[in-house]
Amino acid sequence: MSTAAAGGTRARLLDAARELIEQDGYSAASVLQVAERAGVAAGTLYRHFESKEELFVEVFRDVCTGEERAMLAAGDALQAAGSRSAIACLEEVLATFARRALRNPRLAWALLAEPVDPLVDAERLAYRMRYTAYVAQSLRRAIADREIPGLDVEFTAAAVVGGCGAALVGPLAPSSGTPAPDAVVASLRAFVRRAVGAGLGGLTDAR
Amino acid sequence: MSTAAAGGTRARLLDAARELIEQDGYSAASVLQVAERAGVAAGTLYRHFESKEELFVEVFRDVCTGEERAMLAAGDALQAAGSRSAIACLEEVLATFARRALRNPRLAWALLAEPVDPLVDAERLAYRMRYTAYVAQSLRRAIADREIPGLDVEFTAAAVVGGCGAALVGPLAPSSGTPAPDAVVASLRAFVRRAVGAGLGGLTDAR
DNA sequence: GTACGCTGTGAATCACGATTCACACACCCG
DNA sequence: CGGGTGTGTGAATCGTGATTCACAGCGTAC
Repeated sequence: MSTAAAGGTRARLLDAARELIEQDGYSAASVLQVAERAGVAAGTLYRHFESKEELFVEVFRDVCTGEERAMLAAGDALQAAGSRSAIACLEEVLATFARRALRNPRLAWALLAEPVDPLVDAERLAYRMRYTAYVAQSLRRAIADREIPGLDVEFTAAAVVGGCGAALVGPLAPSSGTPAPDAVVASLRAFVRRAVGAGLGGLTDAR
Repeated sequence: MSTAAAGGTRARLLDAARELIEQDGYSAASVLQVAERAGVAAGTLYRHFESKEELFVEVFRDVCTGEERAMLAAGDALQAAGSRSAIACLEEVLATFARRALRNPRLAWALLAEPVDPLVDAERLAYRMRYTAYVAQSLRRAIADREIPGLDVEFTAAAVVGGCGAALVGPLAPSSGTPAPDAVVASLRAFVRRAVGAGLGGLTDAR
């Protein structure tokens, strides 16, 4: 398994798949299209992946992992900058999520809401659960620190994640006319604060 | 077009389609299955509907219209009972949405999140937009009445609708062990209040 | 009674994209 | 140099459901 030569084509296929999704969504990313864009024949794809689904599972995994890293990094950066507030941190993480989603709407839509094949859907669900778990953890910390009142952590986490996703792809699906990313991010921050029950006092530590 | 005789079979097909969705979701509702359950041959379906998609568009429309009616009725009832609070009203509407979704999880999942064919998806989107518009309207009223602070109405409406949907189908998809409908509804009410910025004071009028 | 139109039938057909496979080509190893 | 292995090709094949259509049955109009 000489990962050198094989890796080249493999990587090219992964890139082609991601690019197709970014441009026209999952539905436009057929095996033929991916192969063509990668500059190989359809059969070649099957030298490197068990099936179309496996290829896209890997694409999703890669992209979601990257997003996760970026989000967590934003949270950590804020913490490193001296913030002790779990909610401020969470807000920063979700704002990062939003900024990145707004920068790549089509990809965000594919990642969050577009119909995809079962295995890929499972991968998406797994990541959504990770995000939700992270939010839940933040909420628990915030409650312990008396930043926010007690609440149903699991429900709220799911609702916040779902709400942010829906509010971001909503403005995307109808492809409304460039609703000013900064304004959207600001609205999302405000929504998150309210949804988790953070009074204005919560800001003190954050900014 | 003798709607009498034709209506019988037509209605039977619509019922069969809905029942199949309720039992096993949209993916299990093939033309053959629907026809069999309705007690007719596959070809008969095409005597009454242009295509599979048209059939299911009608199913979705019927069900969603029914849900909408039930929700609005709950809101109106509260208002008729003397409540003057737009938020209490909205809360009641969404709680009704939740109660009904929890009673018929599979259907709710199909309506909210399951992959469906494009035309059906468009119908789903249209209804989601109606619900969102209703929420937005309620928020505007509440803001005008000083029930809640000013906020990005469009964003918040989308986020609340999306959040409620996600939090409800989340507990359903993995078919978690009966998480006590009443508790879920209570959590949802609390979430909605917080998300729209309704302080505890908002309750005064409601209950 | 017969012509006509509406329903119903279900096996055959079609569409469409994923998947396979017999056939190269290139490179390395002995 | 003769195998052997990894990689690439792309036309043919497959699978899955939706859709069609030639052939009834049946009621109504005339």
